[in-house]
This record gives sequence, C-alpha cells and structure tokens, in this order.
Amino acid sequence: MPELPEVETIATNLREGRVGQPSLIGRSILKARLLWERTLAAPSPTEFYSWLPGQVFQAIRRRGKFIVFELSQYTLLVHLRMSGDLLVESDDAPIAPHHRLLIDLDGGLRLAFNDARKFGRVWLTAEPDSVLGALGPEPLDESFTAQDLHQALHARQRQLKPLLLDQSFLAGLGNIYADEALHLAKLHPLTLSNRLTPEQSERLWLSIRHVLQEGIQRNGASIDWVYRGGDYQHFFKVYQRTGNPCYNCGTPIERLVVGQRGTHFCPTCQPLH
DNA sequence: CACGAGACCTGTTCGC
DNA sequence: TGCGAACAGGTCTCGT
Repeated sequence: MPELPEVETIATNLREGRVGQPSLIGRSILKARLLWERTLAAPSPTEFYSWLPGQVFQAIRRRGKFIVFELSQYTLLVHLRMSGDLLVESDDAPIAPHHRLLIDLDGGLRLAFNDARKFGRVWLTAEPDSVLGALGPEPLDESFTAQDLHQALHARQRQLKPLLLDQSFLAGLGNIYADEALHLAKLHPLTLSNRLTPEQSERLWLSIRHVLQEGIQRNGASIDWVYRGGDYQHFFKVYQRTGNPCYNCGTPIERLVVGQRGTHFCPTCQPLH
C-alpha cells in the first residue's frame, strides 16, 4: 500500500491522535500477541514478548517507508509493505480478519497491525540503524539538494524508474509517486540516470518533492480497499490513467512494465532521447 | 554493477 | 453466472 505520504500520514495520526482516537505518546505497553508469526522479522517471538511489557511510547516518526516507534529502551519498526495498516482500537474489540499483531496498551487500548497480504514486517531492536542504515536520503530533507541528486544519478547508469524505487538510492518513493514525479519532470521512465543534464536533475528533484508534498497535504492516496482517508488519487496525472488523455498534450497515457512494475507515462511529454 | 524472474501472500477486477 | 488470469501502493534473493 503505502509510500512516503501515506506512511507519514499514519505516523502523524498515531503521534498526534485524531478525532476520537488519542495519541500513543506516553502510553505504556502491557503485552503483545502475534497472530501471524512471520510478521515479526526480529527478534525471536520469545524475546519480543519479554522486551515489550512496560515500554512507553516516547516518539513516533517516519524514515523512508518505515514507521519508527521510539520506546523507553527499544525501537519498534514497522514496514507496511503492500497492504499493512496500523489501527488503535479498544482492547475488547473483536479481532478483525487479517490482524497479524496486537499490542495491548494501558487505558483499554490496543495497537493492531492489520495486513491482508502478510508482506508487512515488524522489528524490535536496540539498534534501529541495523534496519534503517541502508536507506538512502530523505527526499524532503533540507540537506538533500538538487546537486546531491544530480551527483547520485551520475554515480550509476540505471533506468530512472527502477532507480527511484530503490530505497538505498532515495527513501520513500513508491510506484505511484515515482510515475507522477517522472511525468512532472518530463522524463521517460527508461532514461539512463547518468544522461541527465543538471537542469533535468533539478527538474526531477523539484518534481519528486512537489508530488510528495502534495501527497502529504492530501493525506496520501486511497486507490482501493487497503488505505482510506487520502485524496491524492483524484490528482494523479498518469498513474492508472492508461489510455486517457495527458492533461498537458492530449496524447493517451501509455503503460509499460519496468522492473515488473506497471509504469505510466506520456510518450509525448516524456520522450526517450 | 545492472537487470529480469521468481518468491512471498490475499483480495479484487477483468475477460471470455 | 462462473472461473481462471491479471493485477495490486513492496522488497528480497538468485541467476545471467
């Protein structure tokens, strides 16, 4: 499901609370229960169950597509992959289909990890860098400049689309926002990274930041049953618009498969040179 | 190093 | 209506 804007929205809601749902900050954990063991990437279930009770939520943030829960002594990391979601619910609510992990909290609450496709993963560790360390830069960070992007693009020779999806190159972009950013930047998804001029790199940098910021502003995109609450799907320019006219030039949007991912682009606005 | 295929999973939609 | 194929917001591993 989620890319950077959706993960950001979920993390913000858990940190700040939303209507009818309190913040998790300051809450303590009573116990945890795994309903699908493979959801837990590390440590062992035995360690997981013994480390969590008594831990208090100190901070909640996002890094790439990971949700980072800073607890008293450990860090809980959650990656939602394709279909994961995190819900705060009453601890006596019926266990919904696809719940994979329940964490009981004080105050009669429960944090539930729901994940139909079972791809999502959870880590509990004292060394979060052991999981997050390989991630590339945060695209919205002040320290990430157009020059940085240009230099990184020229350090490799790869097709732009798969490179933008590579989380060690840049953290947080997924299939939707990569397609939207490339369209806004007027770059073909198969363009080789080291062929971009400084001007093209800057356009890509601006476009990536633009689509991510707009996504966050609209609480992410909700394109099917998996994620709710976002609006950005109404503003897609190419994603899932195959055959529909480009808003710039009227040419039908085309779809091709790149790195096994559906890829949407305008052949006129995004020519392959 | 770059790339493609297969794996991990379940649910929904599409095409005949 | 029914049924299999195709597809889905992600990432890992393996072979070339």
